[in-house]
Amino acid sequence: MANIHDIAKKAGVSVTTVSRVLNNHKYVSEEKRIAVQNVIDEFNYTPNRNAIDLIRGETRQIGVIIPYNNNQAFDQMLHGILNKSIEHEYSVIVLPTTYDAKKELEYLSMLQTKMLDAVIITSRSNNWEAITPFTKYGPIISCEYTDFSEIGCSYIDRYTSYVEAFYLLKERGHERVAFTTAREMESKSTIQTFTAYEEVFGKPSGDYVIFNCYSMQDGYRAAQKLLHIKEKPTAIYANGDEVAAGIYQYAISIGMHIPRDVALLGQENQPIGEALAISTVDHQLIQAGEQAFELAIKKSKDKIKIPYQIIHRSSI
Amino acid sequence: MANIHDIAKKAGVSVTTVSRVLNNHKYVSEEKRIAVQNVIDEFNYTPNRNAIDLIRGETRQIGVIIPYNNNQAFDQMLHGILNKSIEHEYSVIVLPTTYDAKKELEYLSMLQTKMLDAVIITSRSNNWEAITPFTKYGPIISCEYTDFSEIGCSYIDRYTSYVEAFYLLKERGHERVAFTTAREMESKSTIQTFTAYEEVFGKPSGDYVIFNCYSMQDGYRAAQKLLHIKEKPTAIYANGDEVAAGIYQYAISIGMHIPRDVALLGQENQPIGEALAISTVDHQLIQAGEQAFELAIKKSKDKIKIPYQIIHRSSI
DNA sequence: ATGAAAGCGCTAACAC
DNA sequence: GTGTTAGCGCTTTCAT
Repeated sequence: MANIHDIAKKAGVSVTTVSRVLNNHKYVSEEKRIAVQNVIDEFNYTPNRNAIDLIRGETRQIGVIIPYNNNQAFDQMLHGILNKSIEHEYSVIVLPTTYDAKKELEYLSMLQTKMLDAVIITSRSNNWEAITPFTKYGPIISCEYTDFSEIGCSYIDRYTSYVEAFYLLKERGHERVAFTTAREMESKSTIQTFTAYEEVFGKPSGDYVIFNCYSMQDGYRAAQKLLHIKEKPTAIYANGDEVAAGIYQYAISIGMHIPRDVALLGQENQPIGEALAISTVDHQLIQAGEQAFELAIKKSKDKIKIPYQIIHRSSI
Repeated sequence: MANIHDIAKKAGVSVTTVSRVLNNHKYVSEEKRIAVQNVIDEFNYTPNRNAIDLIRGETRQIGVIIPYNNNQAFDQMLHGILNKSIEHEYSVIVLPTTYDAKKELEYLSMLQTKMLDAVIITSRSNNWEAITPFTKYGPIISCEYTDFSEIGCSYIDRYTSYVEAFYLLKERGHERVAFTTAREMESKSTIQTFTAYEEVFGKPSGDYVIFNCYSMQDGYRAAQKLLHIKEKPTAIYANGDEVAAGIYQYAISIGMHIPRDVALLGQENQPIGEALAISTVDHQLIQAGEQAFELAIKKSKDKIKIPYQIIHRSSI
């Protein structure tokens, strides 16, 4: 494996000159620049990233903590992050936790070992008290709002959006409204959904809430329960369009009509929702991911709220 | 940020001694070992990975080239890879290509820059001629069989499994058999499916083949076409259980019975297939991923065939 | 058992 | 414009 010295020797110049052409510095004669470039091409030489990272004290690698790498919502954020990482010539390391708090801490310590320049947390397993100490070693950006001043946030105002969604359903004349969530009460957004529901409709009846919904098939199973209650809900607020699609499919399969027999409101404006004309509240997760990345490389601790918008289609 | 010198000074020993306790070398007196460890704990010190990687000439990072990070089949391989990476204390970098050949080449060059110790290709976009030159810089393992001797393989014997699957359907009395695939004819496994089909049934009629099926909704759409042909197929071989589930759902929704009206055979033994009792051919992708990882760290160029198995349930 | 010193491959003052 | 040289933070001979 050739190194910069080999190139310098072969080209008859100093390592500095090689370094200069590598980094497009000025003050290199055209003549030498060409000579060096020729040797580089001949040897098919590429500088060693480790050496560069060591001297620069950065790796241009940023880590993204994600619970699952097969969830549409997280994929959208990741997508936004990848957009920006390409633009800024960073590479991103996906750090899947499956909500394992210990693993999350291990990932965070990659900041300390200088493997990562920053980490973005799309959804966390530890409490903030356990996370913030790591900000000593590099920026930590959250996709959820937190008051901790060490943490930059690119967040969705979920509570407000949930309240608006439930009000929308109420305005449309719905009294018996069910909803689905991803995680259970350990999750902030589940709690926010509950609180928003209470604000609009009062305490939800237990059988109007279905937890652990991530995919289309989870939605299908949720509908199998919800649509066979004697006091059937007249509307369902799903925690994603994929889940909503599963509900849709089951409702259709038992001969129900949407929205006549049951209204359906999804989230995140995912492709399948568009295909089935399901109304949805778009939290603009791609944009949230992009913003999170910008905060990360700027080492910013700003709290940026990403606006949501409701997309009206024919399911409510 | 403290470095090894700071620790050495504070503990009143040489950097060598610190390095020794860090790496659990023998020949360190218990006394000094404790002294050093105390300072390490006090400073919450962690060695800088870049420096270690530079000197060792390795990063203990292996890259996994994957077309999409939201596809069940690739997720299974990734899962297997992650299993082993944790066990061997490597970290894995997910490199999503969306089948962009240029991007794939960029990822491969991370071997050359020493960012990666090895790369595993779950599905490739470039031809092997373009890929093999990179083996100069580090091991490349493929999850698809190839004759190129520079490439280690942990592969599925897809052709044999496809032939067996189609024969199974034929034995059950099916003459009109349709199938779905992921990519089109640019993909080896699509070609293998065609060839296997031909061996058993002869050339497939054009409307019995549906390309670009990845998800449940793709299966749903495939069924919308397949089940409305005048000469309807009596059996469908789906390229995954998720796709099969979509077909299942549509068939049910138009009042068909499985397997009476249409038989269904899936692939990969995914959870949803189990839930719907869909027979499946399990290519044991998790095991394939585990094996690929082992080959990668052993720098082995072996060609290992992963056995498949057919799981009989009630859909055929 | 312990430490001094020579690198790993590169960048960036600094001098010329 | 170009080269010399001192590190970046660590591991590892080689002495002692």
